[in-house]
Amino acid sequence: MKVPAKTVFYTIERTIKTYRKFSRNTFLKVVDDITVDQKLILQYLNDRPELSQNEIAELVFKDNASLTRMIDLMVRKEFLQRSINPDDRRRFKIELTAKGKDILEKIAPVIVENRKKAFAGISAEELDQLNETLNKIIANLNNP
Amino acid sequence: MKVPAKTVFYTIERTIKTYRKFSRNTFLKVVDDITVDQKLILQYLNDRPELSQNEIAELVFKDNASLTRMIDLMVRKEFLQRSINPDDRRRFKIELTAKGKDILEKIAPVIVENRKKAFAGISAEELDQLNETLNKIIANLNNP
DNA sequence: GTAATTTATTTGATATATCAATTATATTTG
DNA sequence: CAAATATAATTGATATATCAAATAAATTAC
Repeated sequence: MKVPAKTVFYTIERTIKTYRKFSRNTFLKVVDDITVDQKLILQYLNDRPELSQNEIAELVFKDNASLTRMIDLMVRKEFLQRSINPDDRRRFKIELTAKGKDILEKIAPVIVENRKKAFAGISAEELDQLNETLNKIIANLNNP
Repeated sequence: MKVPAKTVFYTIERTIKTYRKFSRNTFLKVVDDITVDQKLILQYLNDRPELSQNEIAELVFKDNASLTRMIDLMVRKEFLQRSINPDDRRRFKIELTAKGKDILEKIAPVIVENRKKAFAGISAEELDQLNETLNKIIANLNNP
């Protein structure tokens, strides 16, 4: 079936929105009061505690200003704690609290299930192809 | 900073963010003070003037509350005008102003160029395949 | 070593996202 | 028809998005 070019971005947008909504709902079954992006930030910080807010912002495709406010909130909710980094006093040391780690542990199996469900009946080759086509589009757009 | 190879959803998210940023920049070269979503809303209303705010919200993947505020703003900016719909006084009749139509006309060729650039070197078959895989994912996630 | 520049983060202003509650009008039901 | 229910849109509260400007600390240049 031939699809007009206009629908491709619509489909991409719809896919990501559908997955985000689905993820959020499944997360809320095992922990309360968490968003998809907060979970992502917890994961990145857990894997790479040295990350700065700027670096996290880039990883989750957000603005530095947004990150400041999100981290603020996550500290208020006691998912994270911030402390002075003596090596570079401009940036903070941000660490997961026990509560933050607990959230990740509870969500981990949910993520596995979600991906399994999302990709049911889709071969690894097909997913590679998807990834490849998307990367071509990204490269095209970034190409001056 | 180098981004680690992540899941397919990471790539999908990156694609849509890249396209949105690219689109916004190109739009701003021909009209000032417009967002990608505002352009989409103008387009939908131009093509199907009978649409309700709820219906538009669904088309652009947004909440009714967001649409109310976006339409408010677009009326303030004189892209749109709202009037009572005598057939159903709950909903409004929303029409493009001359300014709104002018924006669409100026942006139309930009959209064509943007798609050409985004899909350069990607065959119709490859795009169809992309669309198909994404639709499988959406169907999987919506499957109870 | 001080001035100039760069980097990391924050803040302010305005718009958008999301959920719950509210208002107004339409439709359905008994 | 009146009461109950449904639909369309709005509002309030809080969080996030985005840009520009401001702070503060670190680095570079002279």
